[in-house]
Amino acid sequence: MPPTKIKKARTKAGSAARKRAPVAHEEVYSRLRRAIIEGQLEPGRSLSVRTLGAQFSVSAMPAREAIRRLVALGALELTPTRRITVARMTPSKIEELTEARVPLETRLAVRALKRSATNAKSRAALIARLSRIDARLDDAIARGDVGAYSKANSEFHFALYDAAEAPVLLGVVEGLWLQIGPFMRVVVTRLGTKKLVDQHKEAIDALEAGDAKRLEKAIRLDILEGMKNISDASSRP
Amino acid sequence: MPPTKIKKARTKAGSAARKRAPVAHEEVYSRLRRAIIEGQLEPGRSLSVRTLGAQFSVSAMPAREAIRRLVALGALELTPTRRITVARMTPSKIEELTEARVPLETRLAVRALKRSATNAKSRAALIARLSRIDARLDDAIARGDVGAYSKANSEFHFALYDAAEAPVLLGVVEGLWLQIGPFMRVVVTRLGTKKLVDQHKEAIDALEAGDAKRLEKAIRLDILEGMKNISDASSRP
DNA sequence: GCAAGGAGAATGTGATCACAAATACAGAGC
DNA sequence: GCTCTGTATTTGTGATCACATTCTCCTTGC
Repeated sequence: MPPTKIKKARTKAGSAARKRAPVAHEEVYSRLRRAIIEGQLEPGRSLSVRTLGAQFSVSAMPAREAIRRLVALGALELTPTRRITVARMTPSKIEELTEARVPLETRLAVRALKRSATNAKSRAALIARLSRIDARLDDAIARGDVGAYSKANSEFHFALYDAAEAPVLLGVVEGLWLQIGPFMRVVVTRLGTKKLVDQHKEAIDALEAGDAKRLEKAIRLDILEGMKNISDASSRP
Repeated sequence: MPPTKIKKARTKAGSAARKRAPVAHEEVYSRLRRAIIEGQLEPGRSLSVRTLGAQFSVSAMPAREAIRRLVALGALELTPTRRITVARMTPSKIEELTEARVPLETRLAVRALKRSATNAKSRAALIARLSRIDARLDDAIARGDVGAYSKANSEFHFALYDAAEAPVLLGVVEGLWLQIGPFMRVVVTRLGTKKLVDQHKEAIDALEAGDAKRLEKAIRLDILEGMKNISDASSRP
């Protein structure tokens, strides 16, 4: 075995279980991002770098960087006077987001199905995970727990999309959810969870049957109904 | 990236024609972003906040913010040791980006067609603009000018997509191009412009005829061929 | 009662400094 | 030749300060 290989791997000091140091601005970002996707921040709400930093016990710098990332992704907006607010929804934005979500998320779902089709074990694990999340979702609906519903709903979708093992597509879709998140919460708060129909069981069944067409349709209908709810709730003051 | 100066706006803004004050980090961002989309930065190239700031005659702060935005959009990457590099391409990324580009960009194109169908004047203006860009593109191919080709190609697509008046979809697609840009340049540099076939005339014809199906097909083929070129060029060292 | 105005607080932005980690580089040793 | 090692430089990150602008709120004047 000729040892003429590694040319610059010597700076890799103690590499066993190397745990990279947590970086403040990433921590702020991921927490804030999750809060937005799960609908914990209402549209139009204002943020400030100093206040956000104080909430995480850091200076303004990490907050600035986290906010900058979320502005780049369309989750936060800058007013004409450069104030930072949670993005507001408009009818045309709803329409565009729907038009983007349907093709991208159905593709992710079908990719997940095909991925799991080759491995019975991982498929069973995926179905079990989705069923578990869906049970929590049903429970949240029954209890009328708005926050738990939003959380479980996003977890269901991304548990499915994660299985697609398509990081680029997943990143794009996460960007879409970042723009939708704040309104999911508004919707279920206004409509109440009682009127929500759980479309996810059909998706699980289709996944179990390995039926890509059925899965695609289930996801499409879930998206269309969800976005329609947002549209209805937005048009009514 | 050629070094450029940014006018420092610390002085009192002019009272007449009172626009928003130019902000350094946005200037850095937009120029860097354009450079990436047009393929002026090679994949794997490293950047640093201080160097980038120096190129624009500003401190590290605006450079940090611009870089942060581009990292969020997937155009730049952080190495495990937090160095900043232009994103590299992989076969799976090519596949995913293609799968995202086709549905999104064809939708933007069809939207542009339908928008312009209601206004003969704006439609003529759009066609004229596209033809003008396409002429520059042909010229670049004939001259073998790689940089001009990349520039004209991106301008053609975004001139069309701008006409769709769909800012959310446009933003998503811009994010995809940010991830592709560095490779467009590599591709045409390797293959040479001689082998490039101009697929845009069919799109212009379809737009002129108001034929959405034809336009959709032309855009789809253009995307598929372009991404195939990237794939071929990437697989060959 | 209410609009106008002004003082004070808050905010985004940019620059600068400090610090730990990573990298680059030169030289020693084999 | 090569690898190892110690040192100097570079780099990302975080904190802090300065400054112009914007926002908030209370007083003033009618």
